[in-house]
Amino acid sequence: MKVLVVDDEVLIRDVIKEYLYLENYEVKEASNGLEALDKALNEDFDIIIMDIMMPKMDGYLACQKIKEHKDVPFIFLSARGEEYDKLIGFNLGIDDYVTKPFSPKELVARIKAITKRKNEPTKSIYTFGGLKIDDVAHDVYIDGQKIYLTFKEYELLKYFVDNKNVALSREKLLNNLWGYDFYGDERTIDTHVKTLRKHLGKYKDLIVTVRGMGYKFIYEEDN
Amino acid sequence: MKVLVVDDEVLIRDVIKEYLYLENYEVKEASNGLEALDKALNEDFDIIIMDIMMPKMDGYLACQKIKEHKDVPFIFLSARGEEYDKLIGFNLGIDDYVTKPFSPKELVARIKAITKRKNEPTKSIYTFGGLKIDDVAHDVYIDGQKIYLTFKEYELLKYFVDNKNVALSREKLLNNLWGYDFYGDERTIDTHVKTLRKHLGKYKDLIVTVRGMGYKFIYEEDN
DNA sequence: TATAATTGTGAAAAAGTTATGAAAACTTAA
DNA sequence: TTAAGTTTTCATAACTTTTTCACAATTATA
Repeated sequence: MKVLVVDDEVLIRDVIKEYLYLENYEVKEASNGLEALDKALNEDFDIIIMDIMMPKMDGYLACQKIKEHKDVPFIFLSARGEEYDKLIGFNLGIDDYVTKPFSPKELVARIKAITKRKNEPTKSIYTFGGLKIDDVAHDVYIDGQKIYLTFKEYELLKYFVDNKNVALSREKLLNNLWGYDFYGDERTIDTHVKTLRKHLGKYKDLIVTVRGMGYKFIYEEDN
Repeated sequence: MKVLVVDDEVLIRDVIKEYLYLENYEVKEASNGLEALDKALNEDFDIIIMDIMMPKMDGYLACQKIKEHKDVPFIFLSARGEEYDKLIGFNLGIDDYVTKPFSPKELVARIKAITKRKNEPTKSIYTFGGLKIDDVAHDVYIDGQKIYLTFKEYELLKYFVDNKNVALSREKLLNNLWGYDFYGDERTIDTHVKTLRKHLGKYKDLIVTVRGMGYKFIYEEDN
């Protein structure tokens, strides 16, 4: 769990930091909106705690800018009263807000409530053009169509994509996928590559033969 | 969603009431602690919003009395500042507190946060097409017809649906459902899957075999 | 171009995994 | 304690995957 704490008062940051450490959160700091924006775009945080009144860039704007790029929950710290309406008016999609002076315990409780709610869906999906791999489900799709791979074929494909653009020798594949105690024929790899390619259909050329060496999964990001 | 609003100032009650109506809450009122106690014991509320300073019986005492009988979340309204410490000191187990003068929007946001949070774990009916699971009652229905599962079968099914579209290894199932100290046969899973499938009748294909790995509950939402 | 080396392929054999039925072991309530 | 129900083990049948292997096709080299 990684938290970004944004406030221009170092004392406030320290208090929050201390309490969050106790709960095993990893804490990063920023002292104004501009700095927060920079950090939030370069790192993934599970939640951002942000003051409103800050030099250089205030909380409203920083939140807005960050939300343009990242879907991260926010808790705002504000001095009091009418500022809440302003927040609501900005329609920033904030998750909670706490008035100063606040109880650190209360803040931590709210952080917990939000981060807990968030954590549920676990998905790990790799995409290479029309080839999609859902590792949690152990499913592979080509152009949205599910294909059925055997266990070894799946393992092989997974190893290839985890090592994309790397030439892998038969020996290396054997050692990593079959284990060091496999004393069978190296050509067994060829057969699996054959069946995997057949299953990949029009994407079979993603696996290229590296003559005298082994095979390689090639994929160029097009960003 | 039913809310009890307790405050001796009718103006305050009216403002809160109005905002809550907009959000489709059902609102009841009380003008002092004694009245609140009476209503809270005779009706079930999803949340109680209560002022501290009131004639006849103050908020602290009323809350205490109500909590003796009902487990209902509270949000306190307080005049300002140091009273928060007093609330904490009373150890009343309140869920939130808002200082006057407050923004009605803020109050509504907090009510929502708490009632939503509360409501999630209560969610106990899971539906997957014609398969329905009532987790509180431990009942399972297929096409409206109740089926009778053994305890282990139910646990297994529940774990599957809690991890839908996730390939689960036998080891993982064993660790999570039987405990880490189970040293029995892994194939015992197969037998339970077999009987569970039999009970699921035409929905037995929701549990698919992931060869070389384990099993998986598949279900695609169709929104 | 001929030759050697390497990879692709289809099919059969071998090995491995899962489904199933039945029995044993265990629990629980009467 | 019995009896009924549940859970676990286990052997075997049914099925799928993995491996081997011979030969065809391709590529590199002299």
